[in-house]
Amino acid sequence: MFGFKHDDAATVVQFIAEQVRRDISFGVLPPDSRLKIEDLRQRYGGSAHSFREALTLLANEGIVEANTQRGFRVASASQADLEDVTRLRAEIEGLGLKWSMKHGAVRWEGELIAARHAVDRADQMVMGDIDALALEWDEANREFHAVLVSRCNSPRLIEFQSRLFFESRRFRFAVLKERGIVPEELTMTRNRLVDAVLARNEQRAIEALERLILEPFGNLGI
Amino acid sequence: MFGFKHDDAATVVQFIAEQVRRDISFGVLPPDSRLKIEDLRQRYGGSAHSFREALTLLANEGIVEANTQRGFRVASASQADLEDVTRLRAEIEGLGLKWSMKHGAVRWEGELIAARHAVDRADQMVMGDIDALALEWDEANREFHAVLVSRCNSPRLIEFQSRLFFESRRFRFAVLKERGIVPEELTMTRNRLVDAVLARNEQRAIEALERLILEPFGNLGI
DNA sequence: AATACCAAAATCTTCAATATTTTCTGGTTT
DNA sequence: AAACCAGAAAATATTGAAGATTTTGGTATT
Repeated sequence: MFGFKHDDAATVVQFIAEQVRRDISFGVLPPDSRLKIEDLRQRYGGSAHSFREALTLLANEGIVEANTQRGFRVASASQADLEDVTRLRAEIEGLGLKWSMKHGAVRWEGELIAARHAVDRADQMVMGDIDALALEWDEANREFHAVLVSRCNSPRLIEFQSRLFFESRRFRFAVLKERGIVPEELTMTRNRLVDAVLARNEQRAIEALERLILEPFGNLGI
Repeated sequence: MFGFKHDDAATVVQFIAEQVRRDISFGVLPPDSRLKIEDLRQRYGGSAHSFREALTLLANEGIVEANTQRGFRVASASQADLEDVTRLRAEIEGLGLKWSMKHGAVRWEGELIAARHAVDRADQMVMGDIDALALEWDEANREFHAVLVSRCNSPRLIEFQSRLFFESRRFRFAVLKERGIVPEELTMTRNRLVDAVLARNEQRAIEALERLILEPFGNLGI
């Protein structure tokens, strides 16, 4: 099946995983909904085995829940989950940024500025047509935050950061759809962050980063 | 196949994963060695699919490397890997301990003391017959460190901590076999840690924890 | 209303076959 | 001798089908 190359997914499993991941992020597959292999096959194609593997993968990423002998379901998205993901992400990304500021040089600063530019633009556009631009917007965000930690010299931290970012995407989209996000504020906070990084002011940078991450969710009473 | 219940593994995949995980930890399957499905089946039993799934799982845990179209191999274990795992583990476990010290109460303290007792005993025994006792020793360690972060109120942090602990097990066993570990020193550092926790001295606790984690590897020049 | 039991549905596991990709091998050319 | 290309062999990836096991849901009984 699959003539390939659909996306840049090298294998069927990765392709399926990407589809499902996306639909979970967008809420097409809502939290706690069951993921019956047969139903999914009709929707996405692929064999039962490939699906099992893909879902196992997503389970390890945390956006799918696997219950032995009882199949898979979309991971729940409670307030506690939101708080956990967001708080931990702030901590880990902060740590990554701290380390990056030790190792990152001019070239890193350039990448950071470029990424900021892209996400600033996305901020300006996204409220105009949320459904169409949400993914693009969040990809720009992802790239920006990836650059932040890219020089931390810890592949495992980068992986954790990436995982938490994807896990939090569901929540971000939910807030975005309710128009609960104020792009202008994000842009401002982000500028404070970048300024602090360029000035090598670690404390201010970390502070701004935490703000940037928590802000969309009303700072979670922190 | 498998009459079950072998271990406490609920599924064949989990059972296989546990076997392979163990053999990787012990170095029976050395770093970078290829994991050919056919060979493994002869060794451990199970179907090809179950193995693919198990190896995918282990790849997500970081102790196996998956290369598209090129099969699986045991993850490499370079000095850089050791440093990364150890440093990040110290940070994350430290964070978890900090949070646990906020929420943990008398009952937690009790668990901590009990876990310390077990690992102290293991320390006293392990050098006598390393091959036979290594796993038991490290399980006591695992339990102790799990208790440390158990009250942090962040399931994701706990998961990361657990993952890093398993990833570092390979290195720990390697040092242990070379008799590079001095259990008496570990016991001392651990006591300092527990004392600090009971005294609710956050800074001293974190300091001792970092020491406890880094010590076996010569503190990695930190 | 609670329990016990049976049938249907779903998951888990394996076997077997095909397609695709990588790796190896040997001969050719430069 | 080194580089380079085919073609063969080996390994991985994917799918289909079928049996075993477990969970779920409904029905009858107490």
